[in-house]
Amino acid sequence: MKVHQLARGFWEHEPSLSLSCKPFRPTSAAHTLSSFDLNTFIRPKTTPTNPPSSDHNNPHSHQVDMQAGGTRWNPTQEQIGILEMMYRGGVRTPTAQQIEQITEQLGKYGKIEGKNVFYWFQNHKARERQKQKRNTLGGRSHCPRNSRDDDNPYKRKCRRWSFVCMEEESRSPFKEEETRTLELFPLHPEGR
Amino acid sequence: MKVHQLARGFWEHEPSLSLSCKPFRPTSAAHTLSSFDLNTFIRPKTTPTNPPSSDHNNPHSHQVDMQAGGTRWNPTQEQIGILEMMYRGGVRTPTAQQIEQITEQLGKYGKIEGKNVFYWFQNHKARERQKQKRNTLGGRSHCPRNSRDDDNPYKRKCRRWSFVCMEEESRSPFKEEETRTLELFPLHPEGR
DNA sequence: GCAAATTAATGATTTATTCAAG
DNA sequence: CTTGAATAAATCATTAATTTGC
Repeated sequence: MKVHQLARGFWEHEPSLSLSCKPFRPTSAAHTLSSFDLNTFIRPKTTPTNPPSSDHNNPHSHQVDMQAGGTRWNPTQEQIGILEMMYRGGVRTPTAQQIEQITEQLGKYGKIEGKNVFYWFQNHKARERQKQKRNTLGGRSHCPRNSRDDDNPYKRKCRRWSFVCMEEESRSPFKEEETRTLELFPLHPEGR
Repeated sequence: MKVHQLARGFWEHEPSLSLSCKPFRPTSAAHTLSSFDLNTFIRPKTTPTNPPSSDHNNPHSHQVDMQAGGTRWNPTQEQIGILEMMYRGGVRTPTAQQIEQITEQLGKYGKIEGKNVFYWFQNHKARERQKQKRNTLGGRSHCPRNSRDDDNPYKRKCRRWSFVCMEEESRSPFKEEETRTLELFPLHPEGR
């Protein structure tokens, strides 16, 4: 049984750390800076917004079919259908706004978050690409690098971003390891 | 001259689209699904929460030193100092929560957003790695793939995510192609 | 038939590349 | 040239299919 605890043990060994004030640029020296209490961040602080035991069976009752403890998004047929349709329609990297809207709509057919939509497009795009590449190599026929692809690899432009909405643990209610300082990843020992 | 208009011309040719109901899994058949009004998304609808012209010069006045039109984040010495310190402290991929907190703190020394913090760590990590690789190849000395690196490449686990906070165009104000049907996402005209 | 064991899909993250502002 | 920003590729990790032994 691995202990593998907290792979991100940042600053654990960094008692007080005081920044060693270097001569900063005079431009925006409005704040003293001085010591900058790093401990402010560090402290695990028991996740204020999420008391350890309060979600075991919270029936948010949206769509049954989705577990409360929340593992990963499990799209419904409706959702997939719509997403694929959008993909075929040309959507590849939806904007933040679009993601918001799409998420809202798809929410009607099952629990879903913005990130799921975002990831779905990322993955689908990538996997379609792989698939096509394989076909190109093996079959040779079919549009040999057709002009249009609507993907426009290098057209970088629309900014996107999101707001972190983490979710902490609450995975396996069993195996309460005492002092489980955040036992990250309980994962399957059998690997894959 | 490419027309490249709205690479995202989804469903424009999809009048009513009815999803071709396949026999869905009986588990989550709570909603009728039926037609699913796609137009709901598409419609630009003038972004209810964001009237087109109301923010041209909103002086959010935080830290001077940062232009309003805003291009990209320009970290102050203090911010960099702190970030580097944290990096040296072992931080590599801060959690959402951490990012929030870090951002808040760094905000004292200059305008900054969560994504900046996120990107900074991503880039710094990557570039430190490159640098080290170069050194390894050329110099050969210095810890040849030392055991610890605190990075822990394969330890995936802590979820992170954010909420999209887009910002659009305003890059090349020229070349206004007429008939730009549906320039989706009207978002902040001033770009960012 | 059915549940454990495998395998196939695919959701979620991280890393590598690339673009472009300054 | 440096480095913030963004995307694509590579990977990890779960969940559903599918197979297998009883």
